Amino acid sequence: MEKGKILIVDDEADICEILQFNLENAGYDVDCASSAEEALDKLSPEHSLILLDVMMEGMSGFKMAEVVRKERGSRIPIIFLTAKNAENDLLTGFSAGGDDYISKPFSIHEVIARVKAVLRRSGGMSAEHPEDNIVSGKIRIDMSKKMVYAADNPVLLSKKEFEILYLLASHEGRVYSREDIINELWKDAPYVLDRTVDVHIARIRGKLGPYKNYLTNRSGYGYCFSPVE
Amino acid sequence: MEKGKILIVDDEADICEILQFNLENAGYDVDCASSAEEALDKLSPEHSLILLDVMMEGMSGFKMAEVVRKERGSRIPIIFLTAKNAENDLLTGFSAGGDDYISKPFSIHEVIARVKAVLRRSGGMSAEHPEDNIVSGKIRIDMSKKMVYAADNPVLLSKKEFEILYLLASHEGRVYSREDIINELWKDAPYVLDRTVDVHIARIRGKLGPYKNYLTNRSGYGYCFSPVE
DNA sequence: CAATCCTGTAAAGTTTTTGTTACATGCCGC
DNA sequence: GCGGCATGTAACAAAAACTTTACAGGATTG
Repeated sequence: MEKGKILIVDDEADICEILQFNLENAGYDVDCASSAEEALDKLSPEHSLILLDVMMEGMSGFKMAEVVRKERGSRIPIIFLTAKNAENDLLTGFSAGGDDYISKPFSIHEVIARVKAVLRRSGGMSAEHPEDNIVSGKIRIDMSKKMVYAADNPVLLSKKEFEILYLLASHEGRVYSREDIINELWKDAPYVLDRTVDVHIARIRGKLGPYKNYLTNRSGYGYCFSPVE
Repeated sequence: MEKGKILIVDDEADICEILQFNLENAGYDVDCASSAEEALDKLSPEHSLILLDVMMEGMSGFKMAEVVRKERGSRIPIIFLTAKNAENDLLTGFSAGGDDYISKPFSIHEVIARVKAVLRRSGGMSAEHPEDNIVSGKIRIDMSKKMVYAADNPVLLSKKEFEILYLLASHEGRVYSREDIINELWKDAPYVLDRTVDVHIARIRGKLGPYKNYLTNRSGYGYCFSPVE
C-alpha cells in the first residue's frame, strides 16, 4: 500500500527533481508540476498533500492555494515553499490554518519530516477527500452542491448519473470497465446488467450537451472521462 | 457566520496575496487594493478593518488614513504596516485612537493576533451583525426579528421552519441530506424520521407561496436553497 | 382552562429515478 | 455486402423518492 500521493509544484525543475527523488525514496508516490496552472490540471482527489512553491511565474502559489481551497473546496494539506529573499523578509516562518511553511534553502530531512507530520495529522494515508470538487477542461463538479457545470452552465444529474460522472472524472483518462463501475457504485446489489451502465452514460451525455464527448467509449474496454479530444 | 470584512492596502502584490490567503484561511472576508486611491474607492461601510501599508506609490497610507478619518469621518480601525521602525513615532498618535501598527518583517501569527484583538476591541463588527441576515434572490431573512420576507412580504414561520430555512439559506446551493438537517437541528433528540423533514419543507414552501421553488429537492440527496432555478 | 398553534408520524397520492428490454447503428474481417 | 460484435437510444414499467393531506399528542397563549 502507498503512503500517499504528493503533488510537487515548483517552476525550478531542479527542485522538483530533488524533492521527487527523495520523497519517492521515502516511499511516497509523487507527481510534479512546473506551474500552478499545470498543477491545477493535474490535481486529483487521490493526492493527499501539495508541496507548493510560493514564487512562480504566472499564477503564484498563494493564488493557487486559494483556488484549491475556494473553487475546488478541497481541504488537502498544503506545505508552502518560500524562497529566501523575497518573502522571508516579510514572513518569519509560521504555520497557519493547518498549512505549513518551509523556507528555502531547506534540507531534505526537514521536508520529509514535515511531510510525515502533516500526513499523520491529516489522517495518514486517507487520500479520500469526499468534499473535493473536480475541475477538468470545461467541466466542474461541485461536491457540496452535488452539481456539475459545463462551461459554467449548470447540469442537473440524478444521483446515479452524478456518481458515475464523479467516478470517471476523478481519474481522468482512466478506462473503467462496466464491471468496474458496477462494483464501485452498486456495492449493495451487484447484480445489475452491463447495459445499464451504457444507458446511464447515454443519459449523462444527453445532459452534458456540447460536452458529451468528454465521456468516451473505449470499445471492448469500457468508458473514460477525458476533457481533451 | 462571517467574522468581518478586511480591506488590505499594499502596492506589493505578494504581500497582498499572502495576507489575503492567510486571513481568509482564518475565516475573514478580504478585499485587496494596490493603492490608496483604489482603496478609498473600494472602502465601504461593510468593512470592519483596514490593513494599510504606510509606504506606497502615490498617496501614502498615512495620507489615506487622514482622508478616511477626517473627510469621511469614519472610525474604522486601521492597522498600519510599516517597513521601518523609524516611522513608528509618527504613528503613535493613531495608535492611541484605537489603531495599531505592525512592522515588517511580520509573522502571519502576529497579524492574525492583532486583527483579532482589534476587531474584538471594536466590537467585532463595524455596525450590527449584518451577516446574520441573509438576502438571496427575493428572500430576506432577518435573524434578529426571526422573520422572513419574500419580495418584502412578511412570511411567518414557526421556529422549526425558520431554523430549517435559515440553515439551508446560509449555504446557498449546498445540498443538505435529511440526516444533515436532523443532526444540525435536532441535537437533543436525533431520533426523528426523515419524513419529518419533508413535511417541514412542505410547510415552509406553502408559506413561501410564489417562491416555494427556492427550496429545491435533489432526489436521492436532500434539499437545498437556491434562488436561481 | 380552553383555544390555538406547533410538531412528529402515518398513509395515501405524485413524480422522478432507474433497470431492463428492444431495436437501431456502426465497425470489423471476411 | 454479410454476419458478428459492441455501442447508442427510446420506451416502458417497477422501484424509489418526494409531496401532500390528515391527525393526535404537546406546548403555548390568552
